[in-house]
Amino acid sequence: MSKIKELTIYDIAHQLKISAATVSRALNDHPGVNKHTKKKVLDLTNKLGYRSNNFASNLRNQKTNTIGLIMHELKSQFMISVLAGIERVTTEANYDLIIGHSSESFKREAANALNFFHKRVDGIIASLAFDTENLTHFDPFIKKGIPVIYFDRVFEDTNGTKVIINNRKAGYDATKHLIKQGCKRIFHITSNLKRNVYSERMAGYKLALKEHGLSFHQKNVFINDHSEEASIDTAKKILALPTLPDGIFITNDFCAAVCMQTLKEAGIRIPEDIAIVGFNNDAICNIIDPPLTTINYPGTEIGEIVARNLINHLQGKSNINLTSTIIIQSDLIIRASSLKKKGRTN
Amino acid sequence: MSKIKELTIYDIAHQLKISAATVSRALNDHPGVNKHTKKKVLDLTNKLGYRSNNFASNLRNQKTNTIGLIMHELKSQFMISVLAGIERVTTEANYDLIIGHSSESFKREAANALNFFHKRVDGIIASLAFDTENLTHFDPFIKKGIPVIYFDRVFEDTNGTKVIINNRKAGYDATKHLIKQGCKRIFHITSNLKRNVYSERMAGYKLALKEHGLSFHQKNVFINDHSEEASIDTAKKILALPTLPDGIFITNDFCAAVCMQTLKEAGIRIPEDIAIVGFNNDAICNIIDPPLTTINYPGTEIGEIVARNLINHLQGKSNINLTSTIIIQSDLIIRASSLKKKGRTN
DNA sequence: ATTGAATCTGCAACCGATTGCATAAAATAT
DNA sequence: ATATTTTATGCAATCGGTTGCAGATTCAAT
Repeated sequence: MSKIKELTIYDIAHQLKISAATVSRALNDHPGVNKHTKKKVLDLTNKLGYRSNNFASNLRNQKTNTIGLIMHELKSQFMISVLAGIERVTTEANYDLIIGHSSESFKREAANALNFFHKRVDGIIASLAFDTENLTHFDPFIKKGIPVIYFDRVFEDTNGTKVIINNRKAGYDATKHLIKQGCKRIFHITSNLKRNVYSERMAGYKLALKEHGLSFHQKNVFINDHSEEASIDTAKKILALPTLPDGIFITNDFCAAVCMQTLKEAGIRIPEDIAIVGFNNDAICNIIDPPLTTINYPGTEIGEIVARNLINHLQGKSNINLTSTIIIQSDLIIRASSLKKKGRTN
Repeated sequence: MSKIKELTIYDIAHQLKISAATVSRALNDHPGVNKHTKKKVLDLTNKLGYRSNNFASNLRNQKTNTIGLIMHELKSQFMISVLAGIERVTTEANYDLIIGHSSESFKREAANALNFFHKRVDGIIASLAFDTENLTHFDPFIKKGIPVIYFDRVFEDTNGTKVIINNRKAGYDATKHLIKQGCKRIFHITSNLKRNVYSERMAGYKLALKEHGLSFHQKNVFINDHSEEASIDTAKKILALPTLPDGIFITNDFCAAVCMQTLKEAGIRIPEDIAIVGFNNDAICNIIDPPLTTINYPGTEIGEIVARNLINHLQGKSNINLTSTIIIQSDLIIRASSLKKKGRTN
């Protein structure tokens, strides 16, 4: 079980009676190396199972070939799809990915950022935590010219590249759909309105109401953290009201599922009494009864786009404007939980 | 946006008019350094925001402080909890984690292993993919004395440290519970029986049947990959049988939820007609109607134990026997989906 | 045959932290 | 005051790959 000596370019060089410099150049496909020499080197390294030492080359090159990913959570289908997309692109481009998990805590997000800074990642991809209120923890990266790209949970009005969906339009679509189904008293269950995703969805909700002559009431908006307990709690609060809603637009499928379950237990019929629209198109949408109408947006694609942009920037292939916003298409998926009228579907 | 020069121990040394060697020793709390000198160094490095260059030290130390994690999937609550547990422990011990995602494919698992080998991880944590049939792709690690620890999806009868639950007992408990509820014709829906988790659960299922005088029939066992489509398909196959079961033990909550939904749509009452037990205690258990009886096992704890063991081994703190098996407790959680008899609960 | 250009290859310095060995300085013992 | 031990520090080599510059070799052109 003793350490076997590592094979280095010096060993290769020695065996081929050439210099390590040439071996290095051959391995990096440097133009100034003779084809024959190159082939000899490649053949021998393959035969001997040589593996380059990242640390030596990173040390010399002053780059790590590593991307830091900070995710606000890792429970939803959506975030996992994003991760899969990012993974695919970074792996293919030969970048390492180190994943930081803020669990919706600003403190941990900042700690991750600091850690990544010390690890000298070449770039950062981040979605912000629940209680993040500024981006100063990313300043060290900006100062050093290390690119930071945000996705999903972002500050829409600050500098920086972002990849997001049009949350306002999604909120608008969801609400309009409920209105078209005949709902007149539509509630909204959402989360921290400091987060763009929630404030924008609510803006869309308000807009749809207004456009269709329905008035907005602050008391029809419920805020919770989308946990199981909080969702049950919200549903019970609604049940206790003198007048129930006839439709609810909920910004999260899991929360919607829990609410629906709680409402059903109280004898409410879905969608006849209350129509429900969720958000995310998680796998649970089809498991629950009735299946949940929701907003779908392509996680894998978002992940791929984010990663692709970052890597192109790092490789100087495209000089991404560092304050651009990329908007991804999202769609309303209509299922039984909102279908009061059979037939037409919006 | 130009590169700012990095601060090195040489800069620190120069400013304090001492040697870089002393700075290095001071930073590593080497005993042979004067307290005053140590303090001076620490003060200055803090003030200047010095950050050690991992590549230089890794190059010199021949270790990476990185652990490679290979996961067969990343969709279930369980795997994410495991990840969280591993993350917590490794972060605390100052190890980096690089995550490889095999998506149940042996090919990708082997590719990840190779990649990690080239990246020179200090240790490996792995759960095996759906179609992995041998462990030769981990041989390079073994040969070099790099520890590999398996969890959840393992080969129980080969060498190596493993952290698992007692799947046989869990399967036994689930089945026995159904029997106690009065079920006489209990089906079993499971997945690739080459995977320990499934073969063991089935062994427990068989044992419980036998112990209670029920006979085992191979045709009562259904195998699918637990995807939504496959689960619907299995449920339909069961519905097409001349005699329906009165209980089903399904080795996955999501699959159980989908089956339940499909059965319900066909007019079957759960649990009156068919009682159902799942496996994992995913969040969906409480969302669906009726809530799903299942087997719970603590993902976070498993993750922590796996990581803790690996790190202790790496740090030489405990000389883990490299072929030991650690078994974690699992519990049956009884909910309405299996409760034919009210009152007593097993 | 001579010159100029093009093509290869090697030397040696460098990236930054670590550590065995040697030496200097201080403390203790004789 | 001298010898001996202890304590603190520095020197210089090392980890392995990269690259600017110079020199060597080859080839074509005059």
